[in-house]
Amino acid sequence: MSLRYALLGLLADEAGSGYELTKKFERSLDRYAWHAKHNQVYQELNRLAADGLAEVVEEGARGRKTYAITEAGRADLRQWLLNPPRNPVVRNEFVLRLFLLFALDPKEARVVLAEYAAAVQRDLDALTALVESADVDPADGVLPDPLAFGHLAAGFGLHMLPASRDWAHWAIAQIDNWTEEGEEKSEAEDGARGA
Amino acid sequence: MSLRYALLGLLADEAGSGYELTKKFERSLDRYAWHAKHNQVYQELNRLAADGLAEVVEEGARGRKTYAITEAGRADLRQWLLNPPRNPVVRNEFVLRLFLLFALDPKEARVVLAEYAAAVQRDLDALTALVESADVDPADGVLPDPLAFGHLAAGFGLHMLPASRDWAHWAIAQIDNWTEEGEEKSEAEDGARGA
DNA sequence: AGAAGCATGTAATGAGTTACATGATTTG
DNA sequence: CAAATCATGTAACTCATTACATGCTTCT
Repeated sequence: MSLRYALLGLLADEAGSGYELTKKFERSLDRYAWHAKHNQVYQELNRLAADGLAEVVEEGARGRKTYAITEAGRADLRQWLLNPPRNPVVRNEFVLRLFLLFALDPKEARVVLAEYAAAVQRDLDALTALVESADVDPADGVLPDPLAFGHLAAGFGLHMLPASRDWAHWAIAQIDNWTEEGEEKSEAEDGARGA
Repeated sequence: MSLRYALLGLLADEAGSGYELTKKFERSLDRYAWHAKHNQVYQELNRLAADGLAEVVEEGARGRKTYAITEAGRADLRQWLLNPPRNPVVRNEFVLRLFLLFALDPKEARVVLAEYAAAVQRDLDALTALVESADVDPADGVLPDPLAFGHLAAGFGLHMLPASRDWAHWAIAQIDNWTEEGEEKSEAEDGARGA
């Protein structure tokens, strides 16, 4: 049911067509919260309309339909937000890969971790630039609504990305520390190799 | 295919029966990395055996079968670890809910965030206790293998949980700051209420 | 002997992916 | 007018969940 609520959430922010919602999904939810493809979005929008949680408010060129959330939809979304499922589904291929690194030898694991840290840093730089470009000076009294869609999510990224980068660096240090212990000798035989 | 690699990873750590692997899955991967139910585990083990990536090495009481990873399985796992899928799947009902909080009014969102922060803190306390009880003094020279299964994962939790707790507190502060701006008056009318 | 938990599975359904299909509009 | 991108969908398949089913072993 999560896809359903993800879409209701996007619709609660503003009405949109399947195409627009798919794009918004990719920009806002796809990376950290929920993943879905365009055809799944279209199908779920049909179901939401059939169940009275959303409705078509406009039909445009080449079959374009704009959906809006209904009162029933808002109520349903609100209930879901207030009553969390007790065993939320978590699937993360990134993290899975990182957790299974022990199956590689230390050198290989080190490379994977370094690449991961670099990718996270790139994401963080991009997000920082995005936030700065959109920011309102907090000193001028006209604070942006902190619940505005995207604001909490951006803050989430700004908190979590440095933590996962730091974890990767910590893991690399653990490995380096340990391999030195085990084989003090092999220091010289192997020059630096960039990734 | 992620479930397949999750199981190969667990088997790379040590051989086990479907039941044992299910339990290990729940303890180690379920919360942050990948989620699966027992029947899916059994089915995937059958497929792994059919594909020659795992093999039954022991049959015990009441149909119990112990599986071990094969060389082909190790090679397959290694390839997956070294060649990440470019668009890893991420699904997280927790995060989804948090991203959609804007659909609640500030007071309700605040409560959800406070409960979330408290739950994260409980997880962190439990993990800290677990790590301390299992820890070897790093000063005595006998460092544990940093790639030992669970070590990297535990470190991940120790890095990420504080960050997500801090994010929740930041989000609450944002909301408080903003609602004060908007309605300086309502300060007195509402006493403290514990969650 | 009965209850709790061990241990493995099947069947039906629902959610998600991949591949395919189609046509309109905008941009160069 | 050709290419890119907008825009929506269907069909077949695989992955995942829910509900059901079965029998063993250990503990009380």
